[in-house]
Amino acid sequence: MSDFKREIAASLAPATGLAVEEIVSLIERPRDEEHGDFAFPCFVLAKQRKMAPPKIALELAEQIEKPASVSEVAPTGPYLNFFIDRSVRAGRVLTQIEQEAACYGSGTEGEGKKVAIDFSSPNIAKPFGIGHLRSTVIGNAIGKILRFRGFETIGINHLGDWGTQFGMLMVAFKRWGDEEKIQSSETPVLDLNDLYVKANAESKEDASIRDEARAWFKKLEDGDPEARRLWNWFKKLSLEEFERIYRRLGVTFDHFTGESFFNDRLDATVERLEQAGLVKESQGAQVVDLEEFGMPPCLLRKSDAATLYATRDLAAALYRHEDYGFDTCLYVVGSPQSLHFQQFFKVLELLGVEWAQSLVHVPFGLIKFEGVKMATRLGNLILLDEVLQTAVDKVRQAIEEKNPALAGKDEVAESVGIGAVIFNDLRNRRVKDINFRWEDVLNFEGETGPYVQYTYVRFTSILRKAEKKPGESGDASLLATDEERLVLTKLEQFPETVRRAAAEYEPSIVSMYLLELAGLCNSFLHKHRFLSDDVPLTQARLRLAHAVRQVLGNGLHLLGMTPVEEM
RNA sequence: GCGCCCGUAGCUCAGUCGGAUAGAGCAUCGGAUUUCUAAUCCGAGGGUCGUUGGUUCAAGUCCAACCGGGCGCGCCA
Repeated sequence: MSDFKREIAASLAPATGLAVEEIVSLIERPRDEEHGDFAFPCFVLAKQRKMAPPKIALELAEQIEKPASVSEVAPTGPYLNFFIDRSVRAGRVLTQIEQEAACYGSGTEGEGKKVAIDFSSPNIAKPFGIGHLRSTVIGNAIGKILRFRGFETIGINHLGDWGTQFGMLMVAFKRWGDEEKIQSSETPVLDLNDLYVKANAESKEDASIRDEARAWFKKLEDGDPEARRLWNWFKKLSLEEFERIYRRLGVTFDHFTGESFFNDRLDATVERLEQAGLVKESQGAQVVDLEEFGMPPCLLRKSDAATLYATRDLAAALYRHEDYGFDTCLYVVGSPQSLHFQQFFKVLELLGVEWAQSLVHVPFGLIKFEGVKMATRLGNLILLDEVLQTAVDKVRQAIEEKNPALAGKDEVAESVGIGAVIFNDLRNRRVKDINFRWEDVLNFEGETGPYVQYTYVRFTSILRKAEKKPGESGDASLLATDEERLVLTKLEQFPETVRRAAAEYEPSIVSMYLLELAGLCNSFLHKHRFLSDDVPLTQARLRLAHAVRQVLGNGLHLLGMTPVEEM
């Protein structure tokens, strides 16, 4: 694509008197395909020549020598439009996809660079809600996209496995819990959560609960055997459930270093900050003052000397840099926490670590339910399990209606259903808040995961039914209809699309691309046939079908979805 | 009050580096299936791009102010 641009620029240089580089930067891709593949806007020359842009376009069209790859040069209003020779272009895209196959769309800009990605990070002893899905799914997709562009990634699950809430849970368990019942429960984490919610509610009436909770947490910190045992047990129950969900979503991590992992590094971290002269006392707490940067202070120790969230994140960042040696560390965490990240990044900068600039908060909007923030204690938490299962069941039902003879219905329903939920979360730019609505998640028509999967299935089906395999014998110049040109142009844009998604840590760029490609393909599918008596045309179109299937598949994989062959 | 984010069709959202007639999906209405999967496709209606001003040959896009919404702002994470 850039070669075409350069050729055009070279042909324009003599007539315009502009440098090739300058012309390259001026040339744009028309929004409307009808206008051509590239356009040179003539406005810039208007002043200098004292001439109306449309007239300049006409003159330039007369003057320039048409590059070999260009089939037509057309002045349209103030633009000089260039049409690239279709067969040259089509042949090149198809050949590239055939050669690169599963690697088509990959890149090398990340080679030799290591990116740590902190994502998912649910809290122990709390159910995995739909809110945690965002970090999980976005972080997972970003990891896949970055790896595709050559980066080495380190996936880190920074589990919320420490803090005073465990004291609260222990009080609740000691007062009302039944160990055997929870052990044999189908949903032990929900049972634990119920206890936690109950303790929270009762503590409003009964202040002794909070005191007891603090005491239990203190015991835990001091290594009391019973407190330790309970904590380990809670953690084990939670991890078993999380693992099951991660397996279902196809998400993996390189490290499960939760907050507790950093317990024995906290004192050293605070000490290091003290030695740097950054720590001061304020209202009984130890803080790093950030007033001159327009931020509230960063709290390191409470007045009872206990450490806080920021202390752990500081310790974790120092540890990760030392142990993993990352070039960039991403925190895929909701946008409400952006101030926290600004503060803790700033503290590292003040500490003088040269890599402070390589920490990046990748924020995303929160999920609301009926306009209200979801929270366990508000009782409006929607369980991820429930969402996944409802989606899978609905897909299963659709299969029974539309394709009852399908083999492996359960596996297909699982892939398509889970994919629907994942895609729904990755469809819009991540900073957007999401108002959770069942009707959105369970809609399988239009801009949805199943729509993309369905398109993939249709092309798979065509290739399956083709008697001759596509090979590379088809003549790309036969792909001459408008619909084919649109699809080919879209296919050509895939690598650039993935590059952008990686650069912006924005999976939705890939999802939107897939929707556009699928839309163009379905239109084509409706208007033209792939398999016909016209053997050369069929051969050419099979190459196209093969390419489309490849790109749709590559894109779905990048989002963490599993393409199915039939549905 | 201060900071960050957002404001585009009834709803959910795209809109690249400022560029040609602002685009999709959902919903509504009307159509399309002898033919490769109709979870599809085609068409119609639906717009003061929050408001005002500025920069520019050109503003949904950049700048400023204002209006509206969300989130955050010291001992939770």
